[in-house]
Amino acid sequence: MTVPEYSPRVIEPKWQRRWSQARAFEASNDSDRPKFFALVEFPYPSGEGLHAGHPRPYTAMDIVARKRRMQGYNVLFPMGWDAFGLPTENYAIKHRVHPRVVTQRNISRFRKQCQSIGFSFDWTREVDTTDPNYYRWTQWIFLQLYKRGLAYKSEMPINYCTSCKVGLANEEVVGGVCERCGGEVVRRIKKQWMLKITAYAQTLLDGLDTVDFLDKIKAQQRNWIGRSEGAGVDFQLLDDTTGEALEPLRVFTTRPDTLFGATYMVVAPEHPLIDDYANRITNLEAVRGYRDASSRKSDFERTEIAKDKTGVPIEGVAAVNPATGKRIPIWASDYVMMGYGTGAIMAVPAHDERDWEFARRFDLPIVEVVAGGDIQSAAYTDVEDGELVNSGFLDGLRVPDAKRKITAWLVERGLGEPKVQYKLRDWVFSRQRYWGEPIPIVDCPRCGLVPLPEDQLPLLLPEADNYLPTDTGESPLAAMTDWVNTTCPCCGGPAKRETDTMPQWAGSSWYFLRYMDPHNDDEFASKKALDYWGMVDWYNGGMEHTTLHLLYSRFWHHFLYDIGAAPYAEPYAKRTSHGMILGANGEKMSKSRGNVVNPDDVIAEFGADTLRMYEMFLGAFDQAIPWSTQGVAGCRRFLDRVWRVQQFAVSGEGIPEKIRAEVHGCVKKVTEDIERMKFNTAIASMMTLVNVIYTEGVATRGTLRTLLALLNPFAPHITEEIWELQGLGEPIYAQPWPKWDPAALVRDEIEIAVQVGGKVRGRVTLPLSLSKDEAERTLPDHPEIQRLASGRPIRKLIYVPGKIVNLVL
RNA sequence: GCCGAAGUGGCGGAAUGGCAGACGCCAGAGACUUAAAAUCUCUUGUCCGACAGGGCGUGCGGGUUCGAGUCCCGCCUUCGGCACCA
Repeated sequence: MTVPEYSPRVIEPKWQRRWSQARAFEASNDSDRPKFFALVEFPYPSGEGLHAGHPRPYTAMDIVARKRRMQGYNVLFPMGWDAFGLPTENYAIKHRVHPRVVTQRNISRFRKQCQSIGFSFDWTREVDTTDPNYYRWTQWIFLQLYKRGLAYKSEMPINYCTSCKVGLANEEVVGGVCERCGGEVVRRIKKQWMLKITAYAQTLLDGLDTVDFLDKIKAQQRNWIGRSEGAGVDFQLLDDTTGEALEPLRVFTTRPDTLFGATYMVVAPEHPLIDDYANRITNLEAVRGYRDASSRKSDFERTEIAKDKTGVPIEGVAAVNPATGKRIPIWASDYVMMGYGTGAIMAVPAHDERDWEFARRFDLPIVEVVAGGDIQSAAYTDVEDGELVNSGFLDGLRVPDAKRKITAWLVERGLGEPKVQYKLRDWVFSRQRYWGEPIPIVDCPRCGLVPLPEDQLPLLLPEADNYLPTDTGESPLAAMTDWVNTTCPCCGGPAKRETDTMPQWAGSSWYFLRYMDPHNDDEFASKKALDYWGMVDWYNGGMEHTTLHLLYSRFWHHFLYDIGAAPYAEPYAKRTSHGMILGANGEKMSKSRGNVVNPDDVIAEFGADTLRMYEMFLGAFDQAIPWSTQGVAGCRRFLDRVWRVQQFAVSGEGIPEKIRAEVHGCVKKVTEDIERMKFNTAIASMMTLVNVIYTEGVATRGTLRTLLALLNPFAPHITEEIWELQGLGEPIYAQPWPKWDPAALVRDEIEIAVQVGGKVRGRVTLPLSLSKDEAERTLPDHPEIQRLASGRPIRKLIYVPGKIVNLVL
């Protein structure tokens, strides 16, 4: 039979229209079928449009979603736009367009591109974080956090990007520079909105045990939360001149067992103790000078020169080691950070590398309290099971026992207690920028900070002519006095609005919930919708969001659960992640490197199905892979071959006996590989099947049905078109997923490799029913085995049924 | 330094402890064609060999096993994350 030409340019738009007209991929909030919520990270609609990296995770989850629909699920597979953010604002400033206009334009382009790739998103549920009907609920959640004390304003040193002119969360500072622009980051003291994510540190840690995330994702989150167990210990302070007792100084230590070895203390340069005891510190100028010098260092400088310890003694105030009763000095040094623990430490130079270096540098005493090391040449830190010495009542104990005993001893005397410490810090939640959600708080001179009543939401961003960032570090909103000046919702008097906006992470912290009920004007989502959709069944996204978006959104969701607004504590049942697509030169795709691949060009030249196939075929899904144009051509070639399978079409619903095992094996492989995200081997198996069909030169309708159904989630347009051309019935999206028959995979006889001493030397054909015992009894007489043994005695014969024969001679 | 991932042909990559290199790319040969492209068929880890066959081969060194790319111990390299976290 002659086959018409394969023309993606024609058939792809055709099927995209059909799906849309048939509402083939719209999810129902009311269905008897089991539900399945598949989620991909919604993109930031940048001015550049989609690049080749975007379709990788989208195609992967599209495959899963399409397969689930065929398996009979009511699938929710939505898409939206995380559209607030700096690049849009910067672009708008540069080109003098309103960010809203830029955003709309970018979204249109992204939507069109996504549609041209044939993703089966439910477009009736599209969300846009910059839409007031959306950010109204972002603001609402913020108010709930505020009302429960989890949003607070605090004057604290923040990371400030000198180039973006904006404060950053710890998570946004990478290697001491701004994650976004690479600009220098310095510390600035500023009043900031903070979210108390630390209150959820343990919850977020425990929650990980209940979900199916890749181990490396769990590990990275655990690391970031950074739980460590130890003790809080109070050290009595004294006026070193008069001997007068002062307030005790609290430290956190993971090694309370080494208390007898604490020969001095160190506080962070910013520690309040310096100002509190200003009149007792006899070298105040030197101490303050040191503090000022370290505050001028950027984070980058601090880490660059990390190893050279600096510091200054705080004279006039001393501490008492509670175990030895000895008076010990207090130093200030920037190797101790204000942001972790209490900003003060007890230094045990014998058993901590940093303390050891510092003690060496400033000639402070080093006292060994755990035996086994050579503390003259290095700190002895490898002490899992060491024995305590020079430690009074702890002498002779092993480290774990000593920890228990000293902690109990401290508790008894009211000098300390067991303590768990986390590295996780509270989330800096304000940005001094225009293009973000306004924070719905009013500052009243009489009533203080007053939350906006919920019925006044959304608090709209004001229209503005000028939204340039200011050099003073104030938000551009601060200059819009008509908007800023308002009345207090509490007393009705004059008051000012909060002028900072929320970070980009706000809108993305709950967007998946909005998909469940996107047009609801009364709630962020109805209880019914939340109950019906429940947890996201499968969420795929980038590793780079593990400690940002993924952690933040888990935090918000736990909070919503705690206030009864969400039915489950954890939002995502399963989380996987994809590798990046690199440029052909193996480097990250970027405009500046000139190695960006635009999916539009690939679609124009090869078609969307080829793009999808290639992105899935190029390698292991979780690994970074460079783009290869030749590889793309190979995938197009495969689809051409699939198209021409039509030339072998013959009637008959059955599958020919000769290729039956092959077909069923392929069904099994593809079905299982999609679940394991082994898309490349699933495709390889379909390629093999097509090769077999070519060799046989026969494709019954039954064979064709199976092949097209399996391939449909990967290459939906071409498969639908062939299906229609061959008159195979209702479109594939409405067809059931193929099943394999295990019986078809079983053969009577099997060819088995024979090893001699572990090396393959020959092969024998054996009945599959042959048992291990029987084989090991009878095989030594087999002529082929005899030949391979070539007269030498067979000491042992191992038969693994269906796998291998191994001779030991 | 700590945590995580990886190291296999010319290339991208396959392989529940059981025939290493599936599938694809590149390259080569043949068929078709006046010719080329496209297509179809075949070859293609490496060394020796005309073939049969054999030697060597999964970053390095050991080990466990009848059998190791896969498991264990010790290293090296690359990539990602964290990093003076007490």
